[in-house]
Amino acid sequence: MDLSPGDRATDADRAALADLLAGPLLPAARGLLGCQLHAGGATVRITEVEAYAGTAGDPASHAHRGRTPRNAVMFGPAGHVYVYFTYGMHWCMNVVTGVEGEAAAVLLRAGEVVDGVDVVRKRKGVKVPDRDLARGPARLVVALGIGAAANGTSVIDGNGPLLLTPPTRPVSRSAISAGPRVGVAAAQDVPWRFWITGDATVSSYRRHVPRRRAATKPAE
DNA sequence: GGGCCGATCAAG
DNA sequence: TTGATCGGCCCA
Repeated sequence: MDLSPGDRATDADRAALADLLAGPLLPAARGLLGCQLHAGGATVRITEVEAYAGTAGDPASHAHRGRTPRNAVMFGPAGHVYVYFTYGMHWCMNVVTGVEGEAAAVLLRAGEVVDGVDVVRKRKGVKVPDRDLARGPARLVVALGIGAAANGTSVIDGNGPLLLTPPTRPVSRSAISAGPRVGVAAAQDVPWRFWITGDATVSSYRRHVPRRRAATKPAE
């Protein structure tokens, strides 16, 4: 009775999403808002993303210094997932966009769990408010029950652990806000973080704070 | 081989 | 506000 992930998307859905993700970075990023991601028995509606321009002069991108074993997936085809480990404990996920070799990608920063709340809660613990279940990039990954094994798989073809489907209700351009990316040291003036205005599941903005070596730092 | 810092989160 | 915790990447 359960639909396999691949059965939830029509061919038209797949074509439209493939088109969106293969296109220019910023429209792809905005277009991902409101889309639904199915995995691990849960469905998350994407509410917040960040765009990274790959090698094309974006110093904040993991691909900025060129291809390495870690970021290799970013250089591959659009619609595949780049999953990386950070801070010694967290996994985050990106959807690759644009043309092969460009290494552009969209970080999924937050979402609303619209199905499988009980399953997610089992993974996360009981005390977590609904709105926080996928609020923040690392928590979103946990909510979907994915990890390193998802790296390099497609969110479109239905063969991997993740499946992306279009918004049930389109998100209009006027309902989208933009601002600086969270926690990135470089290019703080680039407003490539996009979110659905007013949505409760959008993660809170934190500016990048440089590490302090000494106990006290000169005032600035 | 050493050291630094990171697309984070949760507790105090 | 701060600590946890470790892999990637730069530099020596």
